Amino acid sequence: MAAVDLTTHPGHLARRLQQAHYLLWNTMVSEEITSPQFAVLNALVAEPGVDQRTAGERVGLDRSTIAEVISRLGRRGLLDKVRDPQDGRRFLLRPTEEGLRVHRKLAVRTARMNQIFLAPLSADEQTVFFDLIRRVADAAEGLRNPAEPATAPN
Amino acid sequence: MAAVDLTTHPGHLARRLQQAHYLLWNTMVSEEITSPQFAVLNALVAEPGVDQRTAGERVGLDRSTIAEVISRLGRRGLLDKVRDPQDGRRFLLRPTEEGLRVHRKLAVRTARMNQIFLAPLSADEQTVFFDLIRRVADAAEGLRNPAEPATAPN
DNA sequence: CTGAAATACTCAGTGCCCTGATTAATCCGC
DNA sequence: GCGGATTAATCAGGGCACTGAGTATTTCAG
Repeated sequence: MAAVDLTTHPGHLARRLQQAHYLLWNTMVSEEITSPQFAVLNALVAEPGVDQRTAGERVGLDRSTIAEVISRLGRRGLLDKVRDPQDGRRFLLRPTEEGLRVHRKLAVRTARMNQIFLAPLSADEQTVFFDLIRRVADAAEGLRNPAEPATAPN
Repeated sequence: MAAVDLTTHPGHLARRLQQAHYLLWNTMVSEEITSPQFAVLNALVAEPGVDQRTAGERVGLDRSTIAEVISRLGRRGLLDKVRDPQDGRRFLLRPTEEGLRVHRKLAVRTARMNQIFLAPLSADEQTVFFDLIRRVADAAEGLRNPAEPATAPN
């Protein structure tokens, strides 16, 4: 009977939270475009012409995953992908007209969905909710990125 | 410039939180056994002899995912899977000796990891953190399970 | 200018997560 | 008892997420 109480495990809670969000997104926002796809599209709307790696960095996706997401957005005709004439390693990405249209439509629906999702919390609690999650996520991401250890070698 | 600020989107934050957790788990707990696998093993330690569907319900995994996770735990020799003699549709699951040993070892490491993960928050904030996430996740899960609409048909 | 290092992207492999369709077994009304 | 509904598990298929290895291009030291 050495079992552990998972409701006090942040990782388990994070997974459940994400699954719950996934389901709600599917019913309230889109069955075609996923939340990560929208995030990437949103990054391209904010910064048209970025390369793949940067786009991934903006939304927190690694090199492999961002490649897949971009390939799907490309197949749907939501973005253009052209070689950077200045640097033949890069692809420059920007939303198509259709991509902009889809982004606008989904932005509205996403806002509605977030309201429903966060309805159990008061306005103050929502602020705290964002703050706490952001702090934990930022700190954990920082653990993997030594963030330029300036001088001290050891 | 109609781009949206994703740092106020709970779904996006939930994904980043989960990714951060995944990385930390990999470095601090195990590269072999994943967090969902540990969750299932933990459920079997708590309730030896449950069937697959129930185990999935306990940890929040759907029928397809729980089948994959159980198959992996089986391959590693961490659980036994036998037909229920009472009901030939079910498989009864219980941890092996090795499964119990692995569970004990990982439970310790997981506790250590959770401390690191939550270190950016004070003790009070950690309590709030759990409470808020749990409330949002529970509510969203409730939206999909009409939870036995007793009498009212409409 | 040339070869080594760094960088952007791709590919192969593993695992998580969902839906819809299918199969096998049990349950239940008659 | 028998046939239809329900239930447990599987299978096929799509998408997200990571690592390690490989390719092409650019950069930079000498």
